[in-house]
Amino acid sequence: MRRAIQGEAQPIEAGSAAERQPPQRALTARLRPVNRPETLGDQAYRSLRTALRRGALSPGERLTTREIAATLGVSLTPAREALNRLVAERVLEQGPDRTVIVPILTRDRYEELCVIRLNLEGLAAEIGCTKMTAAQLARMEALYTAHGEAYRRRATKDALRLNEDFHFMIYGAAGMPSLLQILETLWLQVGPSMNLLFPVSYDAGWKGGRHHAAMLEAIRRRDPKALVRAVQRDLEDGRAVLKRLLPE
Amino acid sequence: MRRAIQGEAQPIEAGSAAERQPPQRALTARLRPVNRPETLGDQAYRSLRTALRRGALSPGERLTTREIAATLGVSLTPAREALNRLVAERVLEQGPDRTVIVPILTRDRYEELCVIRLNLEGLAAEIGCTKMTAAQLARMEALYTAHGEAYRRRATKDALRLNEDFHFMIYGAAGMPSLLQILETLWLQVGPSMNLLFPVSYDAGWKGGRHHAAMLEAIRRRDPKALVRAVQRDLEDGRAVLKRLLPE
DNA sequence: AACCGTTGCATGATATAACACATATCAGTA
DNA sequence: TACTGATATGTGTTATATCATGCAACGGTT
Repeated sequence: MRRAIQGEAQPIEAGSAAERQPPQRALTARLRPVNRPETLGDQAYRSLRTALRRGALSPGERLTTREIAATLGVSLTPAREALNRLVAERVLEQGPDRTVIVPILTRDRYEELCVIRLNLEGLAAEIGCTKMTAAQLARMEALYTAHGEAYRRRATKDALRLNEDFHFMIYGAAGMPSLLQILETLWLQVGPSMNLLFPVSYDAGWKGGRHHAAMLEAIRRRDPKALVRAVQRDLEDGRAVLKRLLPE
Repeated sequence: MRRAIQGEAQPIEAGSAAERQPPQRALTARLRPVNRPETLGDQAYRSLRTALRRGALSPGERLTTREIAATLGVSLTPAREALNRLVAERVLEQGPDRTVIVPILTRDRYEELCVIRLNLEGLAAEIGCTKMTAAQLARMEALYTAHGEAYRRRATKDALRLNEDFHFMIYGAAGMPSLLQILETLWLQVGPSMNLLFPVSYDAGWKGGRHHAAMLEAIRRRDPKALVRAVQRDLEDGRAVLKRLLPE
């Protein structure tokens, strides 16, 4: 056996049992750290978050701690933690007498969010353009075709999801975690109403596809300014359509 | 008595007991809503927040739920809620095995925050410039002199506080609550290290006063572009000084 | 019929208990 | 002396109990 032979090849002064073992890489190279499960609170948070992104929760809907807890099969504590976190991010809202509700996006609020997004998404795009790898670009092209397909199939939920992935592939490439987190919560704040209104805005004629093509082209040419313009135009188009549909 | 005389002056057809009373304004105009105390969780949150702003908590310090709870005289639940909220805002940080620590601001992280702030504070200043009222401007001028005085007195904590108030008077005038909240958490993220390093950066010569004067002048002239420039110069000056002092 | 107070239920807020895990302390052994 | 293993302590996480509050249904009064 190789092991025994290797062992005998060791220097003679090795006397202890440990040193008779064949030489091996450090333990950390052979053992993977255990998979430490995330807390129930984090799971509840992510669960609510994806529900929000999918439009499973409608604006104005009231969320109670106990119902969330019962639905997710956990106690009040993790459910409450998740709700508090979402409220802190302004993704959910404190209603009267401390109830938590899915916010109803007003025109003013949407306008404010858009102004912030125009700046921040432009910033992220400008930086992301220079740092994007070839692999990321390839992934974006795949997302582009998938998005166009879902769009034509009128699979609005899929299209929304793919649109989000497409955008965040750019923003993520910037390598700015704080900025990315801000952008995620901003998107999440418009998400629920977006899901509700998208079928309408779809019929109103959305030119997202054209802008996405321009974005890809700008990235291929490594032209940050052009990318910023395309990203902002995309956002402004959506804004023009959605603004008329929002209340107040 | 005036009331009785007023009462007798009422039209005669008033017969019921209620109608014999003198005319009065609606109840809501005479009764203030009860002072509904904020929850212990919110109080704990604000308490930690002001401690952070004052530099009472040092970067790297470890915060335990039980110690916070004991210090504030509440149970674990509100203390935990406050910590979670601050972690969600990235004002505090998750250390190894879910401990909460005051983040140590690295150079890269500070750089990222500055880039975001240059954009967002510029945006807030541009809008705030056009919306600022005369009363707000007067308040800013008072803050300006108070800040300069604290600066000369080398009362660094006071100077920092007044500097913050001065800036946020502009940003608040923009009337964009979401943007304001983002800016507040961004400032809070640099706050602890700022408090630690400011005495040093003070000696290194800070030209904040000049920029503040330029800001005031720009507001008086209602010149948004000039205000944006002044705000960004101010931030860039601070960045140049602080960047060298940060680790990594 | 309209109004109003009462009662019971659901809910959020808080405290507390129970549990798993990590670190520190310390004694025992090579 | 250096290292190993056990124990104690502290901590985060989660569940549960308790309390005050808001709301809705109900029934009595005018």
